[in-house]
Amino acid sequence: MEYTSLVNTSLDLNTNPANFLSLVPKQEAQSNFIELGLKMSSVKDEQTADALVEELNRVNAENKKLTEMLTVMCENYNALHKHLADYKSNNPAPSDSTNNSKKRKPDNPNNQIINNASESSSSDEDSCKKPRQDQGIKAKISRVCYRTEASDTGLLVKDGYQWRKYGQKVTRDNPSPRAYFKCSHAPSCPVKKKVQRDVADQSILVATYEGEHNHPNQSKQEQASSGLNRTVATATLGSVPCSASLGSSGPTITLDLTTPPKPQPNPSEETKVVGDNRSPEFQQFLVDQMASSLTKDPSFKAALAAAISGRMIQQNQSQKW
DNA sequence: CGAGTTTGACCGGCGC
DNA sequence: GCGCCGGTCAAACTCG
Repeated sequence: MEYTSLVNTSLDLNTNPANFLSLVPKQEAQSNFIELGLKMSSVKDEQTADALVEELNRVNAENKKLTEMLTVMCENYNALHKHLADYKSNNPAPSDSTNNSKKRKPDNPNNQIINNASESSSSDEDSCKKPRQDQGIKAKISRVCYRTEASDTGLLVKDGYQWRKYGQKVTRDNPSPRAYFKCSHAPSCPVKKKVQRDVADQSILVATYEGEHNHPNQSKQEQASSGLNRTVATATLGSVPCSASLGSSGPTITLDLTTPPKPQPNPSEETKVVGDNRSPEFQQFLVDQMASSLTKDPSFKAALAAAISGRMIQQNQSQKW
């Protein structure tokens, strides 16, 4: 479905990073920074210093401009998100146009709602769930995304329950292996969990829970203090894609357009989509995410270091004079 | 030694 | 009917 015909997508946050680059004169700024850094190495005469001051002022102005653009981008995103939500509420039937893989047809009427969700999700195979599982029991399926350290290659998700791994498989549409877990806290607990890294962002673990726990969560607090950052996006299978993360490679800004961390819900409950994306907390969260992404950019850090060192040299020289 | 993990084999549904 | 594929089993292995 073509949302662009209904909402203003000029911001184009995710689909085409190149557009964003063209929107923001980032490369120009970068080259200025680099140029600035090179010049810094030969700060000898006053003329150069004056030129650098001028350059710094210009870069500062550019920085302000970028900040304003960032703010505008956040506002546009919120508007876009609202449009999308409105559109989805008006058109509840999902479109399957993006799902071209040879997925099996949903054959379990009990999972109809869930299947709607999984069809809109990116890579998982929930719609292939075999009906040989107890047909009478409606297995609740929910999906939770976790962000992990990029270096973390494990598939362990601390969610407060005890899990026993009973299998691992590499699936067709995702090079990352999928791990299968059963709840081992209570022998009679029917809950299963599948954990797989997101095909687009390997730092995101996607955990799919099937069924409901028939025992209390053992250690939510342990989970709260674990190294995993509860990310952003929890979603009911079937509404919007579970993670709204706008991750992209390269020197572009990576946004996690999702919710701020919140208390861990019981995995047996359907997790709901995000709260109020327009709240001040969410805005702050977005800004934090953007700042975090910028600081992870080596070229940005190099440019920033050059600018800071330049400023320091300038100050030192002005003090001598 | 018991509990948990790994991993190849097997099962069953689905598309062709 | 055959092959593909996701899901599960279970023996071997690891670890505390």
